[in-house]
Amino acid sequence: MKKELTERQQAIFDFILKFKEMNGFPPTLREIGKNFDIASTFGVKRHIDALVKKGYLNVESNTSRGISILFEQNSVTTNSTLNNSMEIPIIGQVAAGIPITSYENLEGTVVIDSSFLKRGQGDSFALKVKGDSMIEEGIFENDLLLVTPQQTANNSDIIVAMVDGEVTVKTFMKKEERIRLIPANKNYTPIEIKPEQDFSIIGKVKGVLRWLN
Amino acid sequence: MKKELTERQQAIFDFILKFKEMNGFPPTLREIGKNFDIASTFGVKRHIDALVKKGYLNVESNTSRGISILFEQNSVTTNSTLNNSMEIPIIGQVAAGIPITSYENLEGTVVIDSSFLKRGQGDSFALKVKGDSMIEEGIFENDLLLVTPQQTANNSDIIVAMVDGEVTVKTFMKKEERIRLIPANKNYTPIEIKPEQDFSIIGKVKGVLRWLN
DNA sequence: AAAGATAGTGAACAAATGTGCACTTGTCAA
DNA sequence: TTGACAAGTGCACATTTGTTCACTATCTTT
Repeated sequence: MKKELTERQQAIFDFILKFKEMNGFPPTLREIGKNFDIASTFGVKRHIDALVKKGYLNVESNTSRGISILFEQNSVTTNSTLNNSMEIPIIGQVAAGIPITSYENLEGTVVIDSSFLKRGQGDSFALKVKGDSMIEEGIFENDLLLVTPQQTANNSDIIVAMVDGEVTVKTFMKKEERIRLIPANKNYTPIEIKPEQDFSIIGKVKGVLRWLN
Repeated sequence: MKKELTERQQAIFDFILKFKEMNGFPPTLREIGKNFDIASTFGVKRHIDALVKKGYLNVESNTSRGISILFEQNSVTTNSTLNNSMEIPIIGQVAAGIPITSYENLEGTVVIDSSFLKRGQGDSFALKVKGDSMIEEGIFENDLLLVTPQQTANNSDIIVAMVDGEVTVKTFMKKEERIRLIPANKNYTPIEIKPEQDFSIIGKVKGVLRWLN
């Protein structure tokens, strides 16, 4: 029943899923077009029509944002449905400049127990770990970090920070205005933030998830 | 922080949830108004504004159907949705003799993403880690291990095993009928299972969860 | 070469939709 | 009584958004 999609159709279908996930409502034709550099809404509409014809989408005529998803490879839901769990986006690659919650980076979602993130931290997200600079803290490559956005941190918090456009996970240390980011791996040396450097705290790591096997 | 809603606001909030559930996209002001016999969109808008101010909704300005849900208390939503999560019991202390899944040991439950445990491993459970024998594998004290019950294991699987009535987590190694349980901590030595010992494999570790803070 | 599918442009238009204002009604407490 | 507050009306207005048409450009297949 699952008819084949062209590359373009698949990309657009994926975009719609991600958009809904991020915003809670579907995109307009122009928003889709903007993302794919398609100037004409008609070009977009024909892709949508194709997806409807192939059974992936449903569209309410003459209705703004009237797209609903029929074919659920992975279930897309509202932010949180069960009382004791929440679904948060997984961020993969993070490029400089692009806001971290942009769907450029979105890799999917993961459901976590809400005791990980208390009290309406609905804008939290999960970050996939690259590198091994924190292994002595039990954070390995490809682990998933649960991050709550915040701009400040306390000493020895494990934080996600942006340094000169690069995202890094380190232990935060501040002594008399000297900020240091300390890795948990003997092979790495602490980073000292100089005043002229572009530095900002993205959030604090609240939890770690790891799949084995 | 959960501010009180008026009866009307509550009803409208519920309607928005239900509408999204049914249609896949949020309602417009006029659609809400129609449902409640409110002729003026402005009347509806003020309810929405109130819900935003109280932290239940988020609204994208000048955007059709720009409503997204922030606060999900328990309400009308039928959760026909989240089939991508499951709730499993947490085992705390494990005493000899008592079956491990006995309610004696139960400490609560945790919701996890079902991608941790594929295919009907519904009898899986979570085990709270005692001791530091696996820290080099990134498993720390008080971490939660996701365990799928099984009686056999492959080499270098991380398993939960019962040795002489004691529960232990180690890496499994078997060479020519010699079974060894290898810790991931230089301060511990591998355990060699002798034939006369009471030994059984409880399950295999499929994932690790850790709370920070 | 011709046909067909896929992809895109640019413009025009109608319908859907959010915003803002002045005014009304009913309730409840000071 | 007065005042505050929730709730609603009617209307005008500006945007946003879906729909449609004619035309162009690549491909692949016949």
